[in-house]
Amino acid sequence: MAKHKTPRVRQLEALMAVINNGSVTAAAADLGISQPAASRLLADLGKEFGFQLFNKREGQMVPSQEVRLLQPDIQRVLELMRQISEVSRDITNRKAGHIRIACLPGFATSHLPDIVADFLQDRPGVSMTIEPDRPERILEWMIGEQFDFGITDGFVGHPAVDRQDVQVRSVCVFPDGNELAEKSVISPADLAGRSIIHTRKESDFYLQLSRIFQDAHVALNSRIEVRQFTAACELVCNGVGVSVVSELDAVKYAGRGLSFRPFAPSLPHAISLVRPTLKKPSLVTLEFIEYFTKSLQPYLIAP
Amino acid sequence: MAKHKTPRVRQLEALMAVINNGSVTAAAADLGISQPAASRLLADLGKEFGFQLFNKREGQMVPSQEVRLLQPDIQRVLELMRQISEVSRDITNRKAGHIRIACLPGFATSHLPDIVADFLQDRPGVSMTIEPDRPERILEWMIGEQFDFGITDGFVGHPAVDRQDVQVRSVCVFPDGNELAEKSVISPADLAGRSIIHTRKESDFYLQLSRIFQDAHVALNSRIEVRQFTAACELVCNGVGVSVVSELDAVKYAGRGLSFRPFAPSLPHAISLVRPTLKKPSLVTLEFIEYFTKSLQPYLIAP
DNA sequence: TAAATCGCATAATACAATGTTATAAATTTG
DNA sequence: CAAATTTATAACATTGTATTATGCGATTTA
Repeated sequence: MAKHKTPRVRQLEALMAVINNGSVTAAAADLGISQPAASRLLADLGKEFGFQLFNKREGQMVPSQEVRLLQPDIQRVLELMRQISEVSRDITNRKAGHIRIACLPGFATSHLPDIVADFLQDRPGVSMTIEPDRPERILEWMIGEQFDFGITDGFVGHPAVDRQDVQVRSVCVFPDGNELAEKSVISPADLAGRSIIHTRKESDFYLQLSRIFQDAHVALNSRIEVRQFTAACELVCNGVGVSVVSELDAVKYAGRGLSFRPFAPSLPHAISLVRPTLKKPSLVTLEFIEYFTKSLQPYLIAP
Repeated sequence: MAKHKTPRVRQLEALMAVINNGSVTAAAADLGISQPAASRLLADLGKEFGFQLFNKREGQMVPSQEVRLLQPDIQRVLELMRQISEVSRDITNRKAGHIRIACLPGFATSHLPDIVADFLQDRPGVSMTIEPDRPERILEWMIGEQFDFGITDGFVGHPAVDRQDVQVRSVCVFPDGNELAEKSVISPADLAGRSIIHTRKESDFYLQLSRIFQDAHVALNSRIEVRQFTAACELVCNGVGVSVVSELDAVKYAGRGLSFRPFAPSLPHAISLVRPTLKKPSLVTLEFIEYFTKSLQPYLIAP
């Protein structure tokens, strides 16, 4: 069997340069090398190919028919090579890559989109997958390494998953114009008798909330049970009642028919930021996680 | 501006080899080089790219997300490089290329297609353009170097066109079963009184034919005037008359309702095989011309 | 036509890329 | 933990890619 010696890219570059410039001298200048260097690249390539590359005609180097046959392929190779180095450069500049994020449905519609939009602003090469689902599913995905980053809550821990917990402040939300706006801080007593919209009774957040009301000897007037803070906010906007939600969601609705005030005693909304332990994260992923964590800072309960 | 240092193909080959084989050692074996050599190619590439290429995991080299992003492009580059060297090899083996042929309409439908089919049989990489037209147009095309090879007649010569003239035997064609079949050679006298189908009265071939009849003191009973020998043959098949045509065309119709016998005195059908003088022909073109010329041998008047 | 000019090819040579073997370091496996 | 396997590093040979100097052939110019 004959040796499959592929030509070198440099030779192909020289070839295309001559085709485009019409002379070896001009091609050499174009490539930024000396004329003999180009001359030799061509001589070598011609020898390896086994046929004439150019026909001299009235001072012009005219590509032979054989070369013309190969020209499209050669052009594509050079383009691809250029693209590869370009993309690799973008990657190191954290400007390209793909990040797969799994999150709770609430996040997919409130805080996360804003942050993602900001992040992608000056990273045109970066793409993302955002997949909202239940916490158990998110855990599975992390273990299976199908996602790079997860935002969940009520997380119990797993050896294959790195976690970082943050505690977001909770606030009391009420319709614009409600007399609660006169208070600077809202306590359970202030909500006595009011219709309260809250998360699922099994949720950790609701358990904490009801305990606080219990400790304050105030009856929790449960009106509507929702799955997400955003749904609660929507309902509050519609005047159905008041609620205690994560400040992250509250700020999104402020100015859209809803006001909020701090809620005391402190009721932390615990979020876990998770990552597959074994999977080495890409540079963009790390950068995004850092970016996202920073975006949460203003809403965190000081440790 | 940053340096546009494209990676080297060898590095990309090593990268793909590791991806495909799961280990550097196996990749090195695959590439037919030592393990340290492969190791270094990867180290260099990683340094040039500026990011981790692989993550070790339970003995397996798992490509990083960044690499996966580049992988399709890299694969295409390597495929194209392989293809380029393959095609170049085919070219030197005269197994690839493109040939543009201009010919008289008669040739496009009779002798040429058979030869072309044979020629292309074991040259899958070769493609052809066959353009039939009038002799003047063929001359133009040769001068303009828009075609590689031409088959024409009544050619007057031109400095920019190489010619090679051949003289094909002419034969008398008549319908199967005609009593002319009893003769082994046909002369003008045998055709006295018969309807004769012939080419245009201005054509060189007709002029020769009528001169022969004149010299033999036989009246040429002109019945139908056609432009091509093939048309004459068709008419003969239909019993409209007899004709004197190039043997090339006669053999195509033999067994399709028509027989033929040599015609005497000798009436050469002069064909010119032409080529642009200045244009350097490709290797396949030269080979085809030789192939075609050889195919005419059995029909030529011995010189 | 001789000389000058232009463009390409070749020669001698420097340095970087790419391969080799030998060997150390790290990791997986029994 | 030791043995085996795999990867990384070091020292060095070979080849590829550039350099400058120079020769050769074709077209231009005097």
